[in-house]
Amino acid sequence: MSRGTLSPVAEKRRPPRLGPAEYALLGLIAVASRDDAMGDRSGVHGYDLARRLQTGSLAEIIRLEPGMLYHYLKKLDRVGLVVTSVEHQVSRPDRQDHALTADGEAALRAWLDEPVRATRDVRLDFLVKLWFARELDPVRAVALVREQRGVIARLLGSLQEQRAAMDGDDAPASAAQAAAQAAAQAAILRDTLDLRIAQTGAVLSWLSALPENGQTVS
Amino acid sequence: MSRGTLSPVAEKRRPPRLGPAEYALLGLIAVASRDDAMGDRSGVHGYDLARRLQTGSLAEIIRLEPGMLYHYLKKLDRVGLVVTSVEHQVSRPDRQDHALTADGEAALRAWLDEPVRATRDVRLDFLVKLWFARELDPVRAVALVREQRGVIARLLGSLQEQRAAMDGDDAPASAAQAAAQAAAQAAILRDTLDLRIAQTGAVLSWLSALPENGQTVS
DNA sequence: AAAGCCATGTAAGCTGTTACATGATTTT
DNA sequence: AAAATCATGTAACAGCTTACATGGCTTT
Repeated sequence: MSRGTLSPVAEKRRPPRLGPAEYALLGLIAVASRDDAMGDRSGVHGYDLARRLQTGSLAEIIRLEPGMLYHYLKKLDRVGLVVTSVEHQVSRPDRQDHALTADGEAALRAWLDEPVRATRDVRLDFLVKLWFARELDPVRAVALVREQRGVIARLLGSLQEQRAAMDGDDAPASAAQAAAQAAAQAAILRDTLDLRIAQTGAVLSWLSALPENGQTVS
Repeated sequence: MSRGTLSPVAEKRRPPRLGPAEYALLGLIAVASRDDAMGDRSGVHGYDLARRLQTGSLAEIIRLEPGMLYHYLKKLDRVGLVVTSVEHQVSRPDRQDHALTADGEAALRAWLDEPVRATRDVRLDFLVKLWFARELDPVRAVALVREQRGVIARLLGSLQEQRAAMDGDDAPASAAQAAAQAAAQAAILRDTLDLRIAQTGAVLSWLSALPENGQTVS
């Protein structure tokens, strides 16, 4: 603790931002340790995580090849979100058992509590979050959906404001050719904005129709 | 035809797939050479392309740093879509003038004629295509929008079929806990599918409202 | 005897970002 | 004298994908 090039106080240089795949691993470790809470083992090993990823419905949402899986586990260990212990086995390769640290549990919980900011992150990030929220804490899942709806609704509002402003300052018809050029430029920008509005609106409708909002599933 | 690891006939090993940024460069070279068709110069240089990218509305759709721009120009030259000639200047750095080859023109035209396959490619690929189609060949832009609408409509139909089949084979209520597990798994898959349907539908509506479809812009 | 599972990785390659290097020349 | 323009790049790094390496064991 006393020496060296790395400051002894700041153990973690920067808290590195994790991607959805890494959070999914944290979540899967949590799920696994809940599943065999009465068992004797303390953690899960990579191969088991790979199996859980491939068989469950998670595989339809996020793909994770073994190469990346082991890479991420090492990284999570390096940044202190996971602890690893080697377990020797007879007539089988050694296993590396991974378990969440307190930091790891906190990181997982914080991630689950945080809605995503951009529409494009709904497809991967938010769906993975929702999967784990339903699995680990269904009550929390309801709040997550509500908060995500708020974020997307605000985003949609801001896009619609921009769109409205666009109609406002539209060309006062000056010189012919320069105005036509400018109009063509404005056209594609307006179309781009319209596309974003359409997609964001679709996501908002989808969020509103989710079972967490109290509909009966019939 | 008879020998060797690389056939001497097939000059191009594999036709490498180009990304939207690379096609945008091909398109910009075409636009530039159309703009100064009466000029004496045969091609465009990278710096000029960078300027055109940063000032026009294209910059709002696709971003391309100088580093990548020069990298792509070299690549396009390597695969024979572009020819490069050095032009010496007095009291200025040498320029490298780039012009489309016949292959380059064909590649650009083929790309402009081809709608994108996936919904997620609409946001970047299709918008860039549309920009160049409007710029280079507005008549062609109308056909492009129509074909893109067809592709997305078929995709939406297939997603809706899957969704309908999902309701069909829903659990005949066997053993309690296993069925609940399966139901939870099915739930997230259904939600994922619903999201894709919502987003695809939004893109289809947007395509239908595009000015190429003959609406008056008011 | 062959195939496949268990368990962990390495290696190579592509795509892309960010920041900086160069060196003369024109503008402020 | 300082700053910006012209014109072309390199270096470092980061993330992801694909394919393969290892080696003992169990099942067919």
